[in-house]
Amino acid sequence: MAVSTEQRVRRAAVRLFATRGFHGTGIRDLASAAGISSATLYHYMGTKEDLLVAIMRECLDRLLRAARQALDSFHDPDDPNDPVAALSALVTLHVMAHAALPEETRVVDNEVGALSRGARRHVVRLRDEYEAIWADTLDQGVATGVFDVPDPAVTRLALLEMCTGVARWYSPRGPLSLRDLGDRYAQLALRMAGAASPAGATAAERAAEVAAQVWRIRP
Amino acid sequence: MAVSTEQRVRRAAVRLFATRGFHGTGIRDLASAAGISSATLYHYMGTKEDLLVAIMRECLDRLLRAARQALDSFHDPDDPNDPVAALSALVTLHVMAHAALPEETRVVDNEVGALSRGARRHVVRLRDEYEAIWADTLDQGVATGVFDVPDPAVTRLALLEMCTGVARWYSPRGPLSLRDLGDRYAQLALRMAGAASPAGATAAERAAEVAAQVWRIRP
Amino acid sequence: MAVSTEQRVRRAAVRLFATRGFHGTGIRDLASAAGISSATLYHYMGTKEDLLVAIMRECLDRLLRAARQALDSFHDPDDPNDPVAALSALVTLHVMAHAALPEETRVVDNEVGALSRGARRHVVRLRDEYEAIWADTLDQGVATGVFDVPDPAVTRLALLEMCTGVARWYSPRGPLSLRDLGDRYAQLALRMAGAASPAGATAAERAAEVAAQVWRIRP
Amino acid sequence: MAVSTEQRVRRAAVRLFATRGFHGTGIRDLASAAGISSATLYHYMGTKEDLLVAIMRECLDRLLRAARQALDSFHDPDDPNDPVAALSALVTLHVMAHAALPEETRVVDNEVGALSRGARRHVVRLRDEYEAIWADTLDQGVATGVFDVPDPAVTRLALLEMCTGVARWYSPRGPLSLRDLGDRYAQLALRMAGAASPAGATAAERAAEVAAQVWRIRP
DNA sequence: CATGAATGAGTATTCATTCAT
DNA sequence: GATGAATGAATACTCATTCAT
Repeated sequence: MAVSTEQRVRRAAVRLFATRGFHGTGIRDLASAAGISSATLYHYMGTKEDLLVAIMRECLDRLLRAARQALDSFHDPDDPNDPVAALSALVTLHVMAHAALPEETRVVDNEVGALSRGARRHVVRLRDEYEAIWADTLDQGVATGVFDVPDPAVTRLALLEMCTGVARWYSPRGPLSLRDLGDRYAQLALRMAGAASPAGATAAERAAEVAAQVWRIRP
Repeated sequence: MAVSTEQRVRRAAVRLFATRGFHGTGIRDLASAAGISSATLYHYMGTKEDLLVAIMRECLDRLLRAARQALDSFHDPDDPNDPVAALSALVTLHVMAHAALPEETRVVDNEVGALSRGARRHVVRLRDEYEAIWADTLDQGVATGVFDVPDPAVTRLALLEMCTGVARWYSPRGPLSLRDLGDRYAQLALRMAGAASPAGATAAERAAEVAAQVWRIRP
Repeated sequence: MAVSTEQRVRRAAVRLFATRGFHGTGIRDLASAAGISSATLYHYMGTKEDLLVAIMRECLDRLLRAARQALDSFHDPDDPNDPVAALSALVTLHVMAHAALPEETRVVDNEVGALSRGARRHVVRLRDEYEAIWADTLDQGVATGVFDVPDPAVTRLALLEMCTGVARWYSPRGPLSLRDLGDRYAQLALRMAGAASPAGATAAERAAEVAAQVWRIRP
Repeated sequence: MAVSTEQRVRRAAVRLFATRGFHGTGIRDLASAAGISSATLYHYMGTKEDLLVAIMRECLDRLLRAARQALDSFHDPDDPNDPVAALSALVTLHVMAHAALPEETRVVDNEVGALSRGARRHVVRLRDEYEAIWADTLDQGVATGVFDVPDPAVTRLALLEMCTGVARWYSPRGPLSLRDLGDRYAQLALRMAGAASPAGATAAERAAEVAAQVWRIRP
């Protein structure tokens, strides 16, 4: 199956931005990694920053879409255990995405500071939207009493950083599959939230399905 | 109390490397932030990379020293609860350091990839030494049965990423003091470790004392 | 009435070369101003310089042709007042052309330096031929005593620069018609030449007719 | 007498901008013409445009200063012949400056279009101030009846273009000295203005003195 | 007839670093 | 100590031009 030049550029950019950083990656590095000349590069992108923005937006868009899609599938107002399942799903999704696409997600996490003001605003807004979903889920669990969390804000940030960190160390060559990893992290997250009952397997399964669909991850 | 030019250079470097990244910071940016000319800068440092290495080494040295010092003070082979106290101390120390010196620690976390091979080896070795302390502590707790951890490696990494992440969001202008933050995180960590009994206040207090001594943090 | 692509290219080039200069105009600017792609552009021209040369040659050719045609119509060896009519016609023609086609003429005046040696020689020869007509006219007037000119060379250059300058400021939206402008300048020129008798209206009228024919100017 | 590097840069820029145009002059051309590397160039200037602006401003500032200084010296409200002397002085000054510094003045005349909007506004304002002096002088002559000018605006523009054009052809190696040239042009200008009486030698002499002072022209 | 894709050479500007003073 | 001057190599990006389709 042939890979278009545009895709090769995108992939080279993701890899290099993730490993060397945006400012550490030269236009020539990008071009030679994509197998074209640096002049040709400009047929497939605007500026170097445009390329960065496109990578970030797609990554965040997918994360948002996945989170919304996953939570939609749990919507059952009569079930007070909902937040447990929702948190499990969010964690599973986030962790699987960060383990399966560590380069994209590291770019999003590390290079926001390299953006110009306008682009930064846009990216930060997307990120805030995403984090609001986590905050809502935590708040709902606290409100219904299924979570025991003294400081929801701190817990939310701790959870997010913990899960995001996966992109910094997970290796598909290690002993853990993406599903294993998701399960481990879901358990850790529920402990942090002080949830008495562990989530059923359903939540994680559905989350994995969403992940498979959004990122084409093989489960 | 006057600040030496060398200190001004160091501080400027920490600030700029943390906010713009190593590759995003020019030698002239450093010089003007330190209030000197770019030529004068070279009286106070070797290369730009030497400056980065020095910042990273000092930061990691301090973290190591603090961790060892804190654990030494708990050494009581007859007390099987030791690991609870030890983990509390490690988390408290790590979190306080990352909250109090977010720029230094972010440089250590984000700019390892900017180092040349030789320097990277050295820095990574220091980091591994430090993480080994966490691993030992977790293993000991599992061995003595005070921790309930299905996968110590994953838990260690989750813990470290969670605590390190503090440097990315904590603000001293927020509602939480360093001690508050340390306590919140120690509690989260013990939950993650499945520790039945919470740590006594003693561990955190001693950790805070060590932190105050090593980083001159006002508690 | 449809405009051919070739004409659109030519007009875009004239406009852009006049406003941004030859070196300030990119091939892509030309293409997009002509509504085609930069590759298609090369179906309608040789190199960028060829385009410039063609513009200049046509402009100078027309000017030469107009001047000769106008002077031919006055040829009356018995009339010592001829030079007055001839100068009036030359000035009228030159001024009308530069006012009606300021972009073409500005390109000719400003971009000679952008030509390569071979092309420059050709263009300069045309220009010299044209200026020789003015020189001859002045000399004849001096010889026959109808002009009072202490330094014919200086006067010729002053006249030419004065008339050429029209292309830098005349606007068809202003109060002056092309004929008005020609009359004003013819009068100034005769004053400069120290001509006692003003030219009759005939000279200007015939010049305007030639202009109308050569450049399709509406009088 | 040594020439500073800054002066060498300025002179190289004037020469190259005048002969090849702003867009036709590369930074490397400038550097090698100044005898330094292209990186060193940036010790002595901001951007390439800054250099252009500086050249234009100085040239226009000098022209304005000279014109004001020259007119001040004639101020005699009882003498209705004033405008004749004033116009003679303006023309002499303008012509001498354009003949003695043809490169500077051609840059001013030809490269306004290469300026960015902000800089252009500034330069155009200076030029307008200067031209207003000519307009005032003409108007005054018309009002007092010493000039016979049917259309002062056209005459002003014709005069200015005629005098400015000197920079396009005058050569110091030719037969005319700067003073000769000024005299010829002053006479042409007075004819164009329909002034009955020629200016006394005083006006030109004073103008030449001002020119000598402002531009260090040897008379 | 038209163009997307391609590129080597070039653009202006900045880089980290050195060194004479 | 401190710095202005200097630079080769790099930066991101554009150039005019070609050619297969």
